[in-house]
Amino acid sequence: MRIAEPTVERLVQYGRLLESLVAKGKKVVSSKEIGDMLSFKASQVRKDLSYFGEIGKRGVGYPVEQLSRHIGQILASPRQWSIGIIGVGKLGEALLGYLSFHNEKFRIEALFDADCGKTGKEIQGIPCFHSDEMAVRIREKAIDVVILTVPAYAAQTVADSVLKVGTVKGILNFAPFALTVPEDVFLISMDISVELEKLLFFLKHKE
Amino acid sequence: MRIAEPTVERLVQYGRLLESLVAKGKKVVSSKEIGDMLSFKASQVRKDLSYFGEIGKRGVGYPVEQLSRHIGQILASPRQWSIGIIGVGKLGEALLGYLSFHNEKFRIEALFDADCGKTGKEIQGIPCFHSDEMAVRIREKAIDVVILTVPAYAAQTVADSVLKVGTVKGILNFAPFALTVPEDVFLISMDISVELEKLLFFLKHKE
DNA sequence: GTGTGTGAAGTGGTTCACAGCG
DNA sequence: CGCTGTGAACCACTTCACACAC
Repeated sequence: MRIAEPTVERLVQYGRLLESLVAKGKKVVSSKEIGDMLSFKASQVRKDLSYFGEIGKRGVGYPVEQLSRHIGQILASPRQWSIGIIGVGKLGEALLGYLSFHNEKFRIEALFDADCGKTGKEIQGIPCFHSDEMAVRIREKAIDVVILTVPAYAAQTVADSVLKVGTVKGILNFAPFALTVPEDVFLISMDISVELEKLLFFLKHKE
Repeated sequence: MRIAEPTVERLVQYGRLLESLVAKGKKVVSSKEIGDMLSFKASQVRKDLSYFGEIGKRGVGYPVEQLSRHIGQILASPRQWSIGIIGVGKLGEALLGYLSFHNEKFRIEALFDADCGKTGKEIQGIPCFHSDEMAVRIREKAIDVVILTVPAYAAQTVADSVLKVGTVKGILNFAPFALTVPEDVFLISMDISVELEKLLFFLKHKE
């Protein structure tokens, strides 16, 4: 069955919330409670959860632990994904710190930078290679996903050469540039300046 | 006229693209060219641009410089917004570096952190205050927007106390937590772990 | 002929409303 | 009686298709 992007986004949040409810020892939760905590409509929550079978008990709610396990399975990976971060500026390092905790779903396998001052050593335990070695190392480490934290002017060139290797199937792009990628590559762009401009635009229109 | 969020998002990108086309000296551009460069359909581009009056010339395309100015006006701010960053970890500092360039639309006015090792001095030229002073300083500097880069467990508490001051009308949240805010506050959440999980989910479903 | 502007049609996602089950 | 599960109605955004201007 096909499952829509907004649904997956919410599913990840349900998963996170349910884990915290398990930790708190809550036994049962209703769609309304979940909705209130995550700012979704109760009907939305029910629809989302019903896509994956009937877990709730009518007149009662959803058993917290069982639902948490269930969502965990839906989001589970078939194997541990291999991730590379390209661009070890402040943002790249921040993301590395943020993602380097132990996680069964993925592992940061390599860092890349064009600055020789950063290459050749390990940063937070992850080897940092020079961009010249990118193709070789990406193939060697079978990188599945790259996180792009390079300047805007370099983003498209870097993306193109990364994708030429053929192992990379997804890109998380932080560069403020609208990348063009083949349609079989999954691209998510997180553009801070676009989001900020959006926010300022709506602020203006409310004043 | 009410203008939808996805439209604003594209508008910001048109603006950025048009600026680069002006710099390149391009005189005229068609909706198809814009669409190809940003991965939108040409019809989408035309519809978006037509919301704000007829700028294009039929049979020719859009005059680059004029369109760029026009979009600049649509996105222009009535005044310079005042922004605070709460949480001066790696991510907070990365964002500061990223946004501290001169910009007429906004200015980073204050940083806040709970760690006394960071407070009391200036970081990249911006004063860093202790969280205890938050309410006072936010009011004093008339902060319009806060960027939240605090740990998940602190996010809701911090957001609540920030909003109590009354000057803040928008939040850009980077904490991996689903914030609850009054509906007159504009909230944009950029949750890296959610985006990464989404990407991994769709990767799994393609394999 | 070429490319815009736009009403109409289409698509995808959300919300409603209620049947159905515990 | 309460809360889930779900088809139907609704809504928002996108795409089409074509008249119109250059």
